[in-house]
Amino acid sequence: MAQRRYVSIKEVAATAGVSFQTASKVLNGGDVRVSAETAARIVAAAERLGYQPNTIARSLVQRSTATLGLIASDATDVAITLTSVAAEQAARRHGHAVLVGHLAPGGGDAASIVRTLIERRVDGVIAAAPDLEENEEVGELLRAHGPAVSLQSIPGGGLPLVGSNHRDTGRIATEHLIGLGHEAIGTVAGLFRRRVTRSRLHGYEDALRQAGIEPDEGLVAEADWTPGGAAAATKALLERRPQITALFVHSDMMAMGVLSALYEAGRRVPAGVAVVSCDDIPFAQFLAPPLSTVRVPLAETGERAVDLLLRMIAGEPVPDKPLLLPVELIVRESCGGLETQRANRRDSDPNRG
Amino acid sequence: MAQRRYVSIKEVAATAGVSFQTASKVLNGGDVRVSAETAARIVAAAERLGYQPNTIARSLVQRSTATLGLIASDATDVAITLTSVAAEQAARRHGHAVLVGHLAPGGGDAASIVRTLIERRVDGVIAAAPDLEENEEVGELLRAHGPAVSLQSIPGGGLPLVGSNHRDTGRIATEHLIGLGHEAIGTVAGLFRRRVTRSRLHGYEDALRQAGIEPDEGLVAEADWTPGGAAAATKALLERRPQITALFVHSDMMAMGVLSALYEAGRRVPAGVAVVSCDDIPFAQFLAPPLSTVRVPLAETGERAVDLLLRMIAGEPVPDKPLLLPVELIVRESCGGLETQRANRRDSDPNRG
DNA sequence: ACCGTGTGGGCGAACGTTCGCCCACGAGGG
DNA sequence: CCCTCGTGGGCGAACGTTCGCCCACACGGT
Repeated sequence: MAQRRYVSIKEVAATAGVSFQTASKVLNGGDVRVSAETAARIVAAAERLGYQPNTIARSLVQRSTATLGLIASDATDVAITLTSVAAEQAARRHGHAVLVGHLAPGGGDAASIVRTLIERRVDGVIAAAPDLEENEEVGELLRAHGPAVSLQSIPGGGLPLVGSNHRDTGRIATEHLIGLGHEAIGTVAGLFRRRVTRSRLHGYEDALRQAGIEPDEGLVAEADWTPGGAAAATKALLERRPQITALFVHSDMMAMGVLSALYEAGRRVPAGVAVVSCDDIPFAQFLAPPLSTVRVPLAETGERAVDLLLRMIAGEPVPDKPLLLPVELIVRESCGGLETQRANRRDSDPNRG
Repeated sequence: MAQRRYVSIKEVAATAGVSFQTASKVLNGGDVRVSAETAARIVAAAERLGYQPNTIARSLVQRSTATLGLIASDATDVAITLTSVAAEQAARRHGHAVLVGHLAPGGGDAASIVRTLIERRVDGVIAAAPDLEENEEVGELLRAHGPAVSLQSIPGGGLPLVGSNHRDTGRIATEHLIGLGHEAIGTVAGLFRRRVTRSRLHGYEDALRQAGIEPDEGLVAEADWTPGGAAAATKALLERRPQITALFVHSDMMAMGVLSALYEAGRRVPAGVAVVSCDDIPFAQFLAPPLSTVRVPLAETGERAVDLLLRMIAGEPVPDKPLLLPVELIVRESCGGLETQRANRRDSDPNRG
């Protein structure tokens, strides 16, 4: 149970009979001007003593920790978790470790998390928590201390952003429902104060207007990104506008709540209400019915964010335009489009009549 | 974009007109033998210059980083994510940061993750990835370098374990199904080589035998903890033993796949097949139908692991018995027990009859 | 006048590395 | 025989802290 003592490079050097600086060159440095035998002796000694380099000391002199900071929201939204885990793995592939901080439910500890990261001298920070969108202090800290990339807009701007095209997402989902013949299309949206929500809502309205349908505010319900919140919003929406035949939901997690509320209300999906969502989290296909959704490249978002951040750290210039990854509609059963697709295919099948 | 330079304590001291060691005492140390005015001057200077202490340097002399390492599996299992996020938050409440590594799908990078943590001199490690159960090398590294706590058994043992009573879990779930009158009770289990699986299977058999039912190997299906794997296993199980009327599933994530397979096979839940699972992840109640499940205290597991680890780091003695947290059955609709409960209550309702 | 004591702050050393420069030695060429 | 290199390795300094000890000074008591 006692703390194991670490063996330092000096001990390795002593048993190999060289100065510790020489041992350093062989074991960690790149500038190896050492004979092959000496090097072998040093490596053997290190091996035998179980030497593990102390990167703390290295960081001190090199003024770089090879560590990234990651601010994530709490684990309630699988989509965000997926993105941040992908970011962590990508960072590690590039030789960087990741120090994470998960926001407490209120998000009030964000600034304190950032300060912790800064004090530990991370080389850069990835802000992957939607709650940060409302946090002035975090924006300032991030801008003041070293490079950072955000996955949502940050107050005050000035930080490169990686994300997807939310307006497209809203438009694509809605267009699909319109294409299936729906007209009374409701939407269970995220928090109105978030940009994601507003963009997706714009896309939704774009598609509606394009089809000559005037958007009706009564068809729009706000929810808090949780299944529970979405279930409640759906219930209210159904009471307010019973004529709804289709629903565009702003996240797969909320779609679970929507499906659940629909189930309780006795409305069949897709026969009674067609549902299209966004994200395509891994188990979207295992919901009942399998969820049609606009796939957001979650993992890729995390990876690209790391790429960008690493480039900034290396001092390379980065584009100041937000990097928006393309989205793609995945048709499954919840929208009722699959049967239509199959029918269409059957109609045009050359092997048939 | 340029790397911001950090201001050191020497600069603060210079502008305050004191030696840097004195500044150190008032800003970070506890041994403040400094007059109130001098202290105020130093604090003001630090404030004005935007001083952020460099914990890297501090760690070097104090031989402690106030950082914990966390090895988690990839994000596919929400239950594990929940545990590790809770652990991170708990660590932060105790003033520790957390360096995470998420295993790649194969889990082959586990040893390299651990080495990264060790090189960064984390004060302790939490192993929260079931895949580690088969990894000899990780066990050795963890035992050799500083304190560690695991959430599943680790080859070679020697590490304190925090978890829940899996045998109880299997027994409780199965007993409930038996109590509802089921006899042909199948189980969709996790990977057989894992201890969790074997323990839950033991509990399942205990309950069966207790009720005078001889366990039938044909009723047991192995799956890989994913919804997809569980769906496939369920399909095979239903073909092999069509008479099944109830299913005990080893995780909520797998239960999604089970529900999905049941839905596709046209078996209604709970009318056709009753389902009880384990974990109680946050959206279990939003599945269709709401999932009955044995709640595992996921967040508490993470918190207790951190507590234990911190105690080990502080040099306190720790119990060598595994810390097993109690589990609890949550009855929702998927087992059909809710109607029964309601009926019972109605029968004994003093306002009626 | 002397000593002891307490208060406020300075100062050297150490933590474990990396970095750049220096030096000794031997070989080869003129 | 001397000068010039190249090779192999040593060595001092620095990174930004903390820690413990030291010192100067003032004050009070005897």
